[in-house]
Amino acid sequence: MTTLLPVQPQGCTNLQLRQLMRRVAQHYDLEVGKTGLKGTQYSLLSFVDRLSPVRPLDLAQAMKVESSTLTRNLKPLITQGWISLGAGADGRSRLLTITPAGHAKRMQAQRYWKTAQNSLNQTLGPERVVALHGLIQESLQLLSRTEFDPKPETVSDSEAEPEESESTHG
Amino acid sequence: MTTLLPVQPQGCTNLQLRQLMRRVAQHYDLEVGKTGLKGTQYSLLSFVDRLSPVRPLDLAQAMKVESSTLTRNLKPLITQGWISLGAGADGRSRLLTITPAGHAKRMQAQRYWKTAQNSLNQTLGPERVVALHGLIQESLQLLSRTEFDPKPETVSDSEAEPEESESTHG
DNA sequence: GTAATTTAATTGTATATGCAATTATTGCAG
DNA sequence: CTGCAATAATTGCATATACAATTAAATTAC
Repeated sequence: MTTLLPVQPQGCTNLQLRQLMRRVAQHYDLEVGKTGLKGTQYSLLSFVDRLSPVRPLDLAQAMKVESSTLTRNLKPLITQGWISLGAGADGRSRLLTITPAGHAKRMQAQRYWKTAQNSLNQTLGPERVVALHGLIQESLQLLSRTEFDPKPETVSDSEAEPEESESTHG
Repeated sequence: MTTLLPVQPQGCTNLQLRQLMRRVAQHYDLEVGKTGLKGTQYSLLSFVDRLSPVRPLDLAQAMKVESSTLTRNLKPLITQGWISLGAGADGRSRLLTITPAGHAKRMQAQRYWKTAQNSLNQTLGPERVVALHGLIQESLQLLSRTEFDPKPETVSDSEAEPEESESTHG
């Protein structure tokens, strides 16, 4: 049941989210960093691994980042030879493909990611993490229907999560 | 009451937090940006306004960012003349002080911040925002007692929130 | 069929962020 | 005192992020 009393949020959601994000990023980097990848790079590599071959634009939409951000974030991973940037169906578009080395790297990093996720679950409590994930996803949905977002269309999250045993994603 | 069934978080907390953070940042920037400040800069200016005069180290701890990050984030605000960096009690340390122009700027920006916060509350629903804030704060507390953090000591959050009518903070 | 429009990616510019190393200073030990 | 350890801030380096402008290619309009 929900309260009927009017509730007023205290504080700035932007600030609070950033603070937690920084901490959590450090937590993941501590583990995933052992593979030479940042947590963010692991996410990116995972998305490419899952969607490969994929156009940058589609990848950007799936990850909910700007194309320009994606272009730059891809650079170190391409340099390392984990992702290859090739010609697309079209003279304009490109195709991103995971390389064998990239796939291997992702699998290696996945173990560390899992360790980080498990220890986070332990520290915060699984129920809290589940609740947090739930709120985040709901919030993303609600925000997608307003400003920005060209067309949310119920979010085709289907292709972006499953695979592997348990949503190891990025 | 809480469930007794074992729950397993799905997905990556790091990724999800980042996705929401990006969206939310854009939401705030849309309003606060009208004053020429980024949402992050508004937060920083608010902290300095509230704690001024303050040593960089203390400010960094209050904001939960690295000193090196703070040094750089301060730069544009100092350049604009909203914050001044002066000598501290010690030859090593400095003192950050809000300037009259900075205080005025903060008050101006606060109105836009409030608009952004209100519309976020509207979009997500106040209960959801309250719940999100609650989870974030709990998570920050729990994480502070592990890795990193030299000494959390029950978090002296007292000085970092009140002031103004309703926690307009940064 | 060329010109205007749209689409895809990238680049320019600026901020946000952290770790490691460096620079200054201060404090302390002998 | 002198030299070493601790403290405060900054700088070097690298990534993350976005908006606006640019480049390039394909589509559409006429």
